[in-house]
Amino acid sequence: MPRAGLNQQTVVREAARLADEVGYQQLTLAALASRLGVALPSLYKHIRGADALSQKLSALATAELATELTTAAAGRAGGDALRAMADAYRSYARRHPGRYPTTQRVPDPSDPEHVEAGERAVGAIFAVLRGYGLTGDDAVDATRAVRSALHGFVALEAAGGFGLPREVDRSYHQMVAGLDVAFRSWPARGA
Amino acid sequence: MPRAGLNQQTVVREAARLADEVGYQQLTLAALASRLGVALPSLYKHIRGADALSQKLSALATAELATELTTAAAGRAGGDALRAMADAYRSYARRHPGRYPTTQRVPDPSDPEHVEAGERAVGAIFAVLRGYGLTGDDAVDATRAVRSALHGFVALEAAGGFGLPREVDRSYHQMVAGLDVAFRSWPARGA
DNA sequence: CGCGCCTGGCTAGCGGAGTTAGCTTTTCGG
DNA sequence: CCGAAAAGCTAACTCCGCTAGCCAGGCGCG
Repeated sequence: MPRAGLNQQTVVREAARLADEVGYQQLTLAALASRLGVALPSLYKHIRGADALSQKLSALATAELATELTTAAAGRAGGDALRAMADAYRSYARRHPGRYPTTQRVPDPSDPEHVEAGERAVGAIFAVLRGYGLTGDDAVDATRAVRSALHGFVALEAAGGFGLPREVDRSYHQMVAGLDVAFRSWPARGA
Repeated sequence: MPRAGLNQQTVVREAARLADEVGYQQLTLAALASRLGVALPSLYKHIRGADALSQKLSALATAELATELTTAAAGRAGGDALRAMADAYRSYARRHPGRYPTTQRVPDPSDPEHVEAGERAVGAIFAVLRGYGLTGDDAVDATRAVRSALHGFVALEAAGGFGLPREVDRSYHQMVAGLDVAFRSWPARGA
């Protein structure tokens, strides 16, 4: 019989697509193998196991997210940049419900691409905050606030934690506007 | 042989303790049964299965959290209440790392205690926001912002998503201060 | 006081997930 | 054209959740 011609790239990419379709929790090596037209143990020729797949998925998704955040913020500053980046963040999470959760995994130090992707993602946020004049410890705090707010919102939304679906966009924009006003007066409190 | 004398209460409570010790992901019916000195299938006399256990755990944890949030906010107003509530929130998540994740599960409509617990929890936030003069749609948006920020922060912290552990307290307080600032000017933008 | 029955234990056994071992066959380089 | 590395396979094991069905403890009622 002919070979399937897989490699780690194709396996991870297909896993990402599958995860988006069926949900991250339902992503299983068995389903992935059958999707790739291959017996389950064959996957082990390309990936060390389920946890390694999850890590590679994280590297992929983090890189994609970092790129979209960077693109969204490019050519904008201040509140404009913050809003564009926040919209890009939520958009990614909604378009890729299976990959998104993996972006919260802490980058594997032994995977340079993963580490780089993580740095690019927080770097994108950091850059936007420089537009508010935030640097050093203040910027670290503010970055954490941005990540917390955006991730928290997106996670609650995905979990169905909000009642009325109609008003969710509005709530998100209000929250981002809240971040904007908070950042305008950030150093005043921090000092 | 003597009976173990279990009931749903004791099973769920022990599950909560076990989850806090080993982590929610590692909470397994097998481990719970062995902890209770009982064979695994015996648990089914008290709980319908793993998902039902998770739901009951959610009801328990949500009720506990709601109580602690309400207590923290009692007798305070405005920024004081917000800070106290935020501290209580994070404190609960840290003291109960296994139960906390279950509080994000949407309450089961067929479990009145679960529903009531969920309402009490958002009610506690809602009440604090009334101290900022926020009501109606503005309060809904603001409640979502609070939940997003607090949950997001706590989730990132639990995942080890922050680099330096030393500064995390400071970042949290800054974020909560940011929420305070945002809520002071909330209606101005929302109208 | 005793007896019956509900209830809460048990053992056995299934299917699904991940993993490992070890075999076969394709395919490509020399 | 041949040999070896790589990529597929089957078989088999463990652990988990779950179901079925059996047995015994102990309370309620006659």
